[in-house]
Amino acid sequence: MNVFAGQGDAARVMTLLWASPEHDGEHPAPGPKAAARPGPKQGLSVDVIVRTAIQIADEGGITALSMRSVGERLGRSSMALYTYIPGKGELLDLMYDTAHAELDSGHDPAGGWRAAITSWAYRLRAFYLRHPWVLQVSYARPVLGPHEQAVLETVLRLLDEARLPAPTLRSVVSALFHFIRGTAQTAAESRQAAEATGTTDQEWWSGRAALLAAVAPDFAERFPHSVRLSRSGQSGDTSPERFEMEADDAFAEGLDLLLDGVEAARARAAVSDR
Amino acid sequence: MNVFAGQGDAARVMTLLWASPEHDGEHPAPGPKAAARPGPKQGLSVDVIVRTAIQIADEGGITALSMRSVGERLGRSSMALYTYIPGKGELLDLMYDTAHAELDSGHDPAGGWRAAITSWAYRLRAFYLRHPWVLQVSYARPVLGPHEQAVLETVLRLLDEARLPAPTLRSVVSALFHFIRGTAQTAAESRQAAEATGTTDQEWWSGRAALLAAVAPDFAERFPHSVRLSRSGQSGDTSPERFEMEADDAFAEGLDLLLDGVEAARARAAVSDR
DNA sequence: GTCATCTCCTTACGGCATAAGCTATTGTCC
DNA sequence: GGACAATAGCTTATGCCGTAAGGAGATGAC
Repeated sequence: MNVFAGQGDAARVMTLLWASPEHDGEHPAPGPKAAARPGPKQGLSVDVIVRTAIQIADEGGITALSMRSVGERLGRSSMALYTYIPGKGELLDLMYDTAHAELDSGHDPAGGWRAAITSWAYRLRAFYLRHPWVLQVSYARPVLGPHEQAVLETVLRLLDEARLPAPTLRSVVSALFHFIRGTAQTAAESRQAAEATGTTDQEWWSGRAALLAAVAPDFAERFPHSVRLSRSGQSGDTSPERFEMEADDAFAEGLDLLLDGVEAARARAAVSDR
Repeated sequence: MNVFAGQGDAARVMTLLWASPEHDGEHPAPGPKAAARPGPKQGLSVDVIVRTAIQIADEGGITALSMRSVGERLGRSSMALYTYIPGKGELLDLMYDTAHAELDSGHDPAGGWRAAITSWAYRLRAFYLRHPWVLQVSYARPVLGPHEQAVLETVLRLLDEARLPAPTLRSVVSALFHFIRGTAQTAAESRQAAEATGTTDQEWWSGRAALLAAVAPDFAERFPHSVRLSRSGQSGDTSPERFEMEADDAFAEGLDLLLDGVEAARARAAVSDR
């Protein structure tokens, strides 16, 4: 399965993505000649196909998503979908942008750009955790649908107040996205692995540690810094929830780190302005 | 294809990974009873299989990697590999750690932790660009082989001088990896897309822009900040949303941003120490 | 020489995306 | 009403994938 989208029929996908939503449920892409056509009525629509596909991917991950599985849930064969959508790559493109619509209704909290960005980052992270498959769709050469564009627009609007020079702004946005995507992906994979294997992170890590001790008795000498860091874990709390909490803390602290860096860049820019 | 490793026979993979290299080429996993055995001599070894697989993945991406393709390049059937390796998941685990051996010979530059980490980050990024498939192997629940462990040990050693509190250290390491992996992945996908489709980023983006203009004439009103940012690009480069394209600059600046954040955290820790 | 053991092969199964061609339904026009 | 063209969704087939099953031939120990 090719994980990278954006390879399909760009024009068709873009038209579908940016078409005004009132067309939903009628003829899918009427185009210039939107006359009534002979032949049987369409039983499906691009919209329900995309929503069904998102549901499947949410529930079972991107590996559970296949043309067959989507068709099956809609009571059709896989080939029926090809009437509406050129192929699976295009379906992924459409799913990607459609999912991002969840982030449209963002109300900005008061309290300056830093509070706003922090809150936005948490919302984006929660979104990725709700739809982890989004992270498997290529980030280079994005689909450029309206909802993904809206996400970018939002972060730019929130950062406007920070008054960063354009190149710095670009770097900040890029660093923010990479950080949020990365942490979310790790957290999501951790959950998926737990679900798939039936072992909690905690069990898995302690099993791994036992194996390591058996197979590499000289571990402590070879990797002193690693050992010291792992020994400095907090107390005897070995509950499964601790791992999630640690991931959450690491996210909060990492985000602060990054935003501290942004403040530093702001200060530098202000100085060179003078 | 399941992209997540670490699902295979953990004990066997760990043994293979941590076994001393002098066993290479002889009986692959002698175990307790390493007696001479009847039957034909082994024509392959775990090591050559893993190296061949890495070669294939380097050349054609992870989609080109299949048991069949590896066997073929070695003049065998796909099933012959199963004598040496339990399955594809385990092969990915072995590839992952083996590739990381390239990072073993790291000489630290003088100039303090910040220079050292910067240089390390560039080397890690270059490594990911040489082996982009590494980024498709799960980062949660890592394989825990010696070479990946060595990478972690290196960054911890380089950061030792910064004297960060343990939780902060964890966050810094995590943020660094996510940032480097994210930027590298974007850059790698960009290259792959260019190679696969035969269009440069520049061509692709300008094509996209034309499509956008046709399909969303109200773009500028809906996304003023995006438009302003893309207009502030240097000179004649007219592509929209191109922070991905200037990946190198964004990497350097993003890294600086992050390390500024680390400095801030250091300052905070020093103050609370007093 | 016998036999157990081992490597590597062929074959097969169920999955995937999707190309090709078929059937049946529908709207339009006579 | 009937003919016809256009269309939706079907079945079938192709060529991939990972890997289970079982067989053929080679080899060392006895």
